[in-house]
Amino acid sequence: MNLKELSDILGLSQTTVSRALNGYPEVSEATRRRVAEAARAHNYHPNTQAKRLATGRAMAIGHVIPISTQHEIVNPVFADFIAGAGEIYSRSGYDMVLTIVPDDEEEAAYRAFHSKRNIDGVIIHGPKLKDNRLKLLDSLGLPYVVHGRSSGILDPYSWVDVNNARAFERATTFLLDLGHRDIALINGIETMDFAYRRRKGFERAMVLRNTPVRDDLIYSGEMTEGQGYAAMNRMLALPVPPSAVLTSSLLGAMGARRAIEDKGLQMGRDISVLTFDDELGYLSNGGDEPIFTAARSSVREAGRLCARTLLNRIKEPDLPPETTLLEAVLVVGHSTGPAPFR
Amino acid sequence: MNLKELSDILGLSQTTVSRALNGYPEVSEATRRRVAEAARAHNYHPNTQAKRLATGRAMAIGHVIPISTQHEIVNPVFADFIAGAGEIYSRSGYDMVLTIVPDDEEEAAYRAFHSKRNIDGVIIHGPKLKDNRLKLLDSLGLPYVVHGRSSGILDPYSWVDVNNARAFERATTFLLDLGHRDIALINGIETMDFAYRRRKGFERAMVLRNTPVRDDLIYSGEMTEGQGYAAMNRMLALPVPPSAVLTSSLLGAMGARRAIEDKGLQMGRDISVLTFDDELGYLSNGGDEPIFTAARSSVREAGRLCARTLLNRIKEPDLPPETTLLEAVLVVGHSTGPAPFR
DNA sequence: AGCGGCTTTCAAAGCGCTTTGGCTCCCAAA
DNA sequence: TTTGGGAGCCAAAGCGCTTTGAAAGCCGCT
Repeated sequence: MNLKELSDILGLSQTTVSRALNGYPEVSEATRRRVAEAARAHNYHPNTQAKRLATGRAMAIGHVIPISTQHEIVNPVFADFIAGAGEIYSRSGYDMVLTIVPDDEEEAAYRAFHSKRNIDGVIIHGPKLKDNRLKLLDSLGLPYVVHGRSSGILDPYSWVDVNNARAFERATTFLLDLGHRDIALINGIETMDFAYRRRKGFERAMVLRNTPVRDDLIYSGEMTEGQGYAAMNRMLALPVPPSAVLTSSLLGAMGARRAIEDKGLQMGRDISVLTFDDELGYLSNGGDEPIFTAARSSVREAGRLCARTLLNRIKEPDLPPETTLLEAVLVVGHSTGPAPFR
Repeated sequence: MNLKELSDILGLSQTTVSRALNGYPEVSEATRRRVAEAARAHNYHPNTQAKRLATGRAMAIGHVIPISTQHEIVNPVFADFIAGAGEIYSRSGYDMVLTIVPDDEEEAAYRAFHSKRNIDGVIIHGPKLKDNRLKLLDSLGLPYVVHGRSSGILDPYSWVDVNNARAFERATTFLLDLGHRDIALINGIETMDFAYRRRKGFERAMVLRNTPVRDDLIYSGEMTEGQGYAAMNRMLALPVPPSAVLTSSLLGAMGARRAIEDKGLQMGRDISVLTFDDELGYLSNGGDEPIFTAARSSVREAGRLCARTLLNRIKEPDLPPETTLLEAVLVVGHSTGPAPFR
C-alpha cells in the first residue's frame, strides 16, 4: 500500500493525501479525517526511503563508537548514554545509527556518514584534548554536539558536559577535610578531556590547601576493575601508601576496594575511597544508601540532553552553539572516613 | 556531485556510469577505469537514500533494545554484542540502527521497523521462553536471527546460542567433584531462556549425583552487582549456608564476593564461586590468569556470528534456518576450592 | 555485400514520496 | 452583476539512483 494506491482509493490526488497526512493547512478538516481514516484502515505507512530522498532529510543521528585497537574496550558508559539519547530520538521520529570502528578509522567513519548522507548530525563521544574531530565536522558542515568538551579548542561549539574539575575539586576537598593528605588519584587516560579536567580539579584543591601532590599516587589508564585493582595494589605497596583514593569510575573503585581488602584493610576505616559515579543502570552504587562516597552525575541524562541539543541544532542550524554544564552531586557513602593516625 | 553531473562530465550515460561503478560486466575495462578515476577525482559518492529507494534494500539491520520499565537496566552485554555485530555490518556496508524502547513497547518497535521499511532484518535480543516476537516477525516477513533460543517454540528459526545447559551442568559437576553439596545458584530472571536453561543444567548435574537441590539456595533476578551481593548475603545467613555458589554473570559474582568478604570469609577457601563470563571488554575476569573460575564464552563473538548469519539470510532468504551452538570453556581461577569440612 | 552475434552504450521508466505552481469554486465586497 | 481573494484540490516536476529494453558498433563469416 503506497501513496498512489491510497489516493486512488480515496479518489484524491497524491498531493492532497500527502498534505492531509502531514498536517498541512490547505486541506479541509473533513478530507483530512477521511484520509486519516483510510490510511489507518488500509494500514498505510509512508516509505521511509522515499520520504528521505524527497525531503533530503535522513531523519537519523549517527554515533561513532571506537574500539580501542590495543585494549578492545567498549566503554561501558556508551550503553547508558545511548539509552538516554535513544529515548529522545524515537520520541522525535529519528533513528539512531551506530558505527563501531577501530579507533584509527574513526575519522573515516565520520567522512562516510557525511558522504553517504544517511544521517543529519552526529554526537561526538569521548573528546580528547584538542580533538580534531571538531574541525573535521565543521569542514564537512555536519551538525554535531560533543558529549564532554575539548580543552584547547577555542572556536565555540555545542556541548553537554559535567563539571569534572569542580566535581573533583570538591571531592578532594572533602577528603582533605577528613584529614587526608596522601591522596591518590586513579584516573582515566589523560589524553581524554574529562580525565585531564579531573586531574586539574584534584590538583587545584590540593594546592589551595598547601598539600603536596605526589606523583607516585597518580595513575592514569583504562577505567576497568582490573586496572583499578592493579593501581591500588601498587600504591599500597609504597613506603608511604595513600590514606585515601579518588577513582574516576565505579568499576575502578570496585577494583581498588578489592586490593584494599586483599591486604586485610577495611575500606572507609583504613583507606577512604571516593569515586565518580555515572549512575549506570546495571552498576548501581548501592540502593537507597550509597556504598561509595561519590560525585554523581547521570550519563543517561547527559545522553538525553545531547540528543535534544542536537535535534535543536538540526532544526535551527543558524542558532549559536548551545552549551550545558551539569554539576555533579557529592553523595556520602560508607567508603570514606577520617584519616587514620600514622 | 551526483550521478547525472558525473556522467555529463564523462560524456557517458548514467546507466553506464552506474554499471561501471557497481561492477557490472557489460562495461569495458577502459571505461570502467575512466569512470572510477573521475569518480575519485570529483569525490563522487552515491546518495544512499536514492540507492535505497531504487533498490528496495535498506542496507541496515535493526536492533531493538528494551529498557525494563521497573529496573531501568540496560543489559551490559548489549554493548559487547553490538560491538561484534557492528564489526561485521560495517565490513559489509550495512548500517546498524538501534531503537531503545520501554519493554512494553517492544512489539511496536518491530512493527515500526517493518512499516517504515528502513531495515532489512533484525536481531532478537534476550529471548524469553516461548518468545512471541518470533511469530510476530514471521508474520511480518522480516528476516531475523535470535541471539539465544526460545524454549517452547517448535518451528525452526535461525539462532546463535551458547550451550547454557551444558555449561552449567559442567560447572556444577566441577563443584560436586570438589566435594560441594550445598551449592547455590544466583541466576538471571528465569523467564529469560538462557536463565531457564542454566537452571536446568544445574539441576541435571545435581540429580545425576543424587544431590538434593535446595530451594533456599536458588535466586533468580537481575544480574547486577547489588543483587548478587544481596542474594549472597541472604544465603550466608541461612542455618546451613552454601559452600559454593554459581552465578550467571561476572557482575553478580563480584557482588557475591563482596558479601563473602564482608562476613570475613575468604572466597575460594571458605566459599567457592563459579561464574559465567561473557568476556565483556570492560569487565575482564583477571588478566592472563582468571580470578574467578568460570564458564567462558565471548558475547562479542556471538555478535559476529549472529550478524553473519543474518546477512546470509537476507542474501538467501530461501535457505533453511541456520543455527549455531557455541560451547563455553571452563577456566579455572582462584575462586574455587575443595569443600571445607563442616 | 549482407548477416548473425557479440560487446558496449544509451534513453527512459521506474522507486514512492514532497512540493511547486496552477486551477476551480464559491462567497463577500464593490 | 462583476470582481477579487481565499479555500481546497490537482498535475506534474522533482529527489538521485537502478534497471529494462533497445540500439549502435564491430567482428568474422558466408
